[in-house]
Amino acid sequence: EKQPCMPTHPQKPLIIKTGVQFTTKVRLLVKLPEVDYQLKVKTTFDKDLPPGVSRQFFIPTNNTKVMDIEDYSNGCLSVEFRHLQLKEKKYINGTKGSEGLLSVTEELHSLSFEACFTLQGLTIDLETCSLPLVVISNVSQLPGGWASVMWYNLLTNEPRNLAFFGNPPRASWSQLSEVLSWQFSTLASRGLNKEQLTMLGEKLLGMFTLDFWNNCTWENNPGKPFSFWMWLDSILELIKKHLLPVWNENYIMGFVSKEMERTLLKDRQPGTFLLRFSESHLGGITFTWVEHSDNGDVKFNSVEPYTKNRLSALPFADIIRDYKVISDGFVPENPLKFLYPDIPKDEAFGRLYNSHFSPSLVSFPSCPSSKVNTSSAPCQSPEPPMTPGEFDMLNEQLCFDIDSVSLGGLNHFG
Amino acid sequence: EKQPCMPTHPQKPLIIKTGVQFTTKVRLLVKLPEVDYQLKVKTTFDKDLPPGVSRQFFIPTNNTKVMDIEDYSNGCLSVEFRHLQLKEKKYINGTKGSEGLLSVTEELHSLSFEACFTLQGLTIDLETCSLPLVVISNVSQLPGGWASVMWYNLLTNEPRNLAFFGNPPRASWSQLSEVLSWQFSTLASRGLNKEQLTMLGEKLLGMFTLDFWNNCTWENNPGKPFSFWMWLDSILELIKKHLLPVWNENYIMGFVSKEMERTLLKDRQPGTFLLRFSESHLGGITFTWVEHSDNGDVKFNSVEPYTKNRLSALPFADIIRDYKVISDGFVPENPLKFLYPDIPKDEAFGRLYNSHFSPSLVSFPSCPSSKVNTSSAPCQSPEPPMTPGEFDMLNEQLCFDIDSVSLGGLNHFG
DNA sequence: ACAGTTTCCCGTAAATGC
DNA sequence: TGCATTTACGGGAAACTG
Repeated sequence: EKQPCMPTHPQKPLIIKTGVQFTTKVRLLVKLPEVDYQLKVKTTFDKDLPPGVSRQFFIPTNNTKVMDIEDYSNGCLSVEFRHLQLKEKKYINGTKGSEGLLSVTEELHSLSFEACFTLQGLTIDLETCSLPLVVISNVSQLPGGWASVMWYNLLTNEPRNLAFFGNPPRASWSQLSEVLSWQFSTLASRGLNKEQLTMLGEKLLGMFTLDFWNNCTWENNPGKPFSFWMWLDSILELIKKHLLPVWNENYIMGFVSKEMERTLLKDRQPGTFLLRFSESHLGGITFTWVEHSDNGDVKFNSVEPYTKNRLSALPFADIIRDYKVISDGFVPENPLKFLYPDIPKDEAFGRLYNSHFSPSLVSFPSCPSSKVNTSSAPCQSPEPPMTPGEFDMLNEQLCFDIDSVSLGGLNHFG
Repeated sequence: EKQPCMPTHPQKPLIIKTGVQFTTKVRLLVKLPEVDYQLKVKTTFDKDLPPGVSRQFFIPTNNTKVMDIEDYSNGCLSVEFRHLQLKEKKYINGTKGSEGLLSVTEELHSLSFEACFTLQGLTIDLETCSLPLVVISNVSQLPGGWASVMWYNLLTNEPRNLAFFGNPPRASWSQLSEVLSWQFSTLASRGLNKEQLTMLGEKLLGMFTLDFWNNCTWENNPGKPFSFWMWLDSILELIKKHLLPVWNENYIMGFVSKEMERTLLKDRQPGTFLLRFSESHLGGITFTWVEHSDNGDVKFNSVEPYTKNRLSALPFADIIRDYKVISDGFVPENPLKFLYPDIPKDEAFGRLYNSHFSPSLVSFPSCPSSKVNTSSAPCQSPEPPMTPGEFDMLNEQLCFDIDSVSLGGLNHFG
């Protein structure tokens, strides 16, 4: 039987969207001497909220269930809650927790589990709770929420510090760069290489106003600002849906700045191009190529970024193959000759072309769906407190273990 | 203040989707001598269902409201119910109304309004109800539901014959053709011309199995059957979103059969092409052109149908302009020369081209959004029982008028 | 197993609230 | 008023159900 992860968003645990069902599971780690009585577990959302939290949620459906012996494992007791849903409790004390200091994606919540049983005349209360959770109401808040989850688990060992974002610690670049790379490695067969990380770091520091840990807004884009995390997520989505083969071949430089781009291209053969993500549009990829004018001047050209809409009409490799400009003579010509530094275009992309003719140009061939390598990503070297490997476990299934040793206490993964 | 139509689907009144809010309004047609007391109106869904209806719905929210003097009109009383929603009442008598004879989109429902007041010591009950309504749970049922609504209002004058589809009458071709054309005219500046209607009629009779009034399934497509109404709606949607300029110019022949297509094209100049909708794919448009081989044989070529995805990446007129095939010589050439019968391509489409260069081919120009003519459509000549003009009224606002003359009786539009 | 029907939920857009 | 957040719902797909 399929066991869905806690939230339905794959790859993004610990984020719950209101009105969307989620699943959770508790397991009793020790075997009880007698299991012939029913052990009820009650799950409560936002049981003990610290002051200053402005929203409180609850689970409107039945939240009590009896533990059962796990069918596949070592016979320990467990219970899985399915089809849980969150609703907001309006007006907790008077009128909302007024402190609008934190954004909703920085507000941390928790899911508590309680069980009570008597063993040899002794009444024992068990209680445990989840790692901090972020509650959102729209997928547009997913990038911010995910940033919070990563930040928390990257920077603290505390099992339940719901006030974490009241004074969030800064991450070192080595910590930050590892999660950045790890995110790419979870969806493709490779993460970020050293050059990409350096360029991304420069972009992060140079182009975004890092006025707060996740409040980095894009400076050059005052009209429609977006945070660094939104921008990064839009790129991850674009890779996942439309650029996997090209990304896996390491053909996307990605995070190069416009200045660096010129430096790299200016001494290259005419027709040398590189691929990078758009800075001004969310989820866009573009290419820049170098040309030499007759008088010897170096010229750089870029295309309008390709977004998911255009890429779903024509795969990116085919766009590169078919791209044409009308030159002074009237014969359209493809200006893209060499992928930086000097790989002939067809040598690089030949295997990635889908139809020999573009489907928008010719009728006969129907376009076969591209074969995508979805083999699971190798983990980066782990680094405390939370490593990518631990995150993988989180992704696989979110389990909250009740440890009978720490009676009434809290414990988390381990 | 904006006054939303009954369902939120624009252009498709009398269809309600479960879980989606709708609005309705009742108006008292006569002025009462004394209006200084509160006149409450209660609205009930599926109040008196005939036997054999398998689903029954109700409005879970507050369904009683006080009438008020209309602000803009002649001072008559009216009340508008907003944010109404439908839920299914499970198991009406025992286990569901077992007769699975009708599909959900053929099952008719109604919304009743009741009011009671005393006038000079006389207690007066008012009651009226809506025209038959179709209740759906997913937009995928919209085409079938809309077909039912059209069929009912086209073929009967009865205000509330909820058993209509137990034995639905057949429509004459003149009746059917008029609603077909009218649907096109509501979204564009023109409906169907005589040739298009004839071709559509032939297609309807020849290509679909007309085993029941709306159960026409596509014969050549056994794998994924779709009804005539789904097919037609997919075309209407495609025109509305992507083909308006081309459609308004009358450049889309549309419903020509493949045989007729060859007959029309074979004696034309090489490079003559025509535009028609796909028969095998929902919401697709394609073009066919004629070529002469060296040995004098006539050859016909068609493209894979363009669907909304590809059309949203590149407007259709630009596709026609930029379409190329790799001929035996390696220079790509556009085989489209003359729009049938003999209009030079650029003469026909020149004004409809958006960017001089295709945005997928060249970087510099950003593609301006196409200017679309959305002027309201002129009505076709009305024909009883329901005319397009009446439908326009329906669209504008669905009103159920309580007529104080027919006490306790039913009446409908008029 | 299967087809008709409903539910689920992402992603965009609009509405709401502060 | 502007921004943050929630609600609405179309559309594709999965789940349900007789």
